Amino acid sequence: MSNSVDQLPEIHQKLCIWFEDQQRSLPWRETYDPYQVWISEIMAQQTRMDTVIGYFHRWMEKYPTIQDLAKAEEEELLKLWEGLGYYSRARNILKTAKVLQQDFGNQLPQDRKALESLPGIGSYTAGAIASIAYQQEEPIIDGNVQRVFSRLFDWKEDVAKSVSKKFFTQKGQELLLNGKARCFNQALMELGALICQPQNPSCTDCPLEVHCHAKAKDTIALRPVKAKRPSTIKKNVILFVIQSGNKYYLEKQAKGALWANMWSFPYFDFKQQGSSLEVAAEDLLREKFQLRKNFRFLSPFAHSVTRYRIQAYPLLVDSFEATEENWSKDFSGQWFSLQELEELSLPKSGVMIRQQLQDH
DNA sequence: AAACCGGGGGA
DNA sequence: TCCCCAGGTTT
Repeated sequence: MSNSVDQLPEIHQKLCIWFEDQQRSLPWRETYDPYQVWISEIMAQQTRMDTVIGYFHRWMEKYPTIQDLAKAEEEELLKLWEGLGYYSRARNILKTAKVLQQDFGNQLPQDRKALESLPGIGSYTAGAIASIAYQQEEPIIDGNVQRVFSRLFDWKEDVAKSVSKKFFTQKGQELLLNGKARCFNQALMELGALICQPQNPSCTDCPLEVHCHAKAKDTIALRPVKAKRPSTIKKNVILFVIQSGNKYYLEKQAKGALWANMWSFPYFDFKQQGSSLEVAAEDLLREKFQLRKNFRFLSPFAHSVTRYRIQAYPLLVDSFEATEENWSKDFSGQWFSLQELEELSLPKSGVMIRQQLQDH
């Protein structure tokens, strides 16, 4: 190593020392195998670390290598992913595994541009793999780094603007020195996660407190600057759990729909004005399935997806005498027994309902 | 109940 | 550059 630690800039040095001491113990930090780093980074998107850990262990047990992964069935992968959400992440992992097998000798490339060409790997994940797995001096900018830098340098521009990304990238690059990218980049993100949190950061525990411009100017609470988000949209949804014998009816959702590409019990928006839930349900059953059957209410539940706040009202539609032979064109989906449902990867709404059917 | 968090990808 | 994707946590 050409640079001894005490020649590195103070910020870099303090941060790396803090990280070595304070980092959370995580399974992929044992060996920093590129395959493990990749999977952990994808899982960690939109997901808390303590949730990721269990999924990560199950994943590596089932698919220890990229070769094993490339051979997997998509449905099998999705089942392992059930509950993590954003299921296109799992689909993209499989696509990338196949590309790696075809074109990269079952190895993740080291080159940032090559990494970015792979499905599901954008600039952040490419930088993470390059720096954390391969020790390349590539800066990475995620939400944590945006927040830490916005405060450290008291950056006043909206973090979404390109001038901000340029600034963060430049700072990230300047602070990276010989062979320490793995430690430094992780330290920045870990600091954001453990100390420099969005609300009420623990500045007294921060190794960079004396360097922090926002701290000095008392603008911590104002950083990072972000545009106001569009407000959320409330939705009421009726889900029909149509039962025939021991089978239940589900439909594979179209691209662009709620729970896109996933199996779901058929659902419909219901506008609360005017009609009661019961009347709305009767109307919908008749209109959509030519059904006039008795139903009973299952337990409603709340569900959030992106900007939607959904109140879900599942209804069990009993005694429907459809069979695989006689169901009408209104039934373009498939019928599953409870056991078959357990094998299926369902989005959160489906898991909530399946649980109720199992307990029933 | 409302506000916030957040990468990838395509328009 | 902006907006969507199809969840979850914090206040």
